[in-house]
Amino acid sequence: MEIIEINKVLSNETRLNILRWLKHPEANFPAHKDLGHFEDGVCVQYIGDKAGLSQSTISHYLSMMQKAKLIIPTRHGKWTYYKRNEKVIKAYTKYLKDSL
Amino acid sequence: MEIIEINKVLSNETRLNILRWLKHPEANFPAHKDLGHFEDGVCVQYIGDKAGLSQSTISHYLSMMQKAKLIIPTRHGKWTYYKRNEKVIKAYTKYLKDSL
DNA sequence: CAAACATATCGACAATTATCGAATTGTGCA
DNA sequence: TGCACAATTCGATAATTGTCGATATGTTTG
Repeated sequence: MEIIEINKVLSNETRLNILRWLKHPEANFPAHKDLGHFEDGVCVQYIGDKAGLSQSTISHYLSMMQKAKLIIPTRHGKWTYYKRNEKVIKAYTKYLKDSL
Repeated sequence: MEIIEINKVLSNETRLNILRWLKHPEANFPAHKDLGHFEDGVCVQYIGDKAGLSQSTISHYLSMMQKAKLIIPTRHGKWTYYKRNEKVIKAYTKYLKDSL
């Protein structure tokens, strides 16, 4: 777990929000037209709509977050869904609490 | 407590280190020639020596950290000592754990 | 296979951060 | 009072990040 990298990722309001939104997808996003559940999180489009930034920016943010292992992508057909990586998030907050 | 601001501050290796070093000043810094204790932390010079960056950079870092309320300055004569603000650090890690 | 659509990547440029040396300010002491 | 020293602030420049539109890639379906 790269603490500096994670802190960088989380020092941007939008990215922090995305992580929070994904904590309760059903409260923050419409149900996906095809997929009827949130098992694998939310597709890029919906996240982008909610964040109000360009598609490329959101895609870029998501890939940073994925690189830091904070989220996990799953492909369903032409959509990519992203969900939180609870294990890493937990480890991160615990590590901060213990090491800081 | 400004979470984004704190995350920014802590997304730099040196600043993160400073916060950690200050957790155990006696283990990380020489005792100050005049002051015989670490009650109020460590003076800017010693921190700079340990970090190996220019004096102005360290001063700047410390002021960012102070602005984010992570550290508290105390002036003793011509020296400024910095110590951790345990209350804010604690609140920060707790907040992250709860909100993330 | 070609069109349509979701996402990712590329290339650019503006904004922010990292970092330095020089100049300034604050403090103690000869 | 004025020199010595600690720290802060200033001004500059290099490096990184934010953000976009355009282009490319992957996938479904007619």
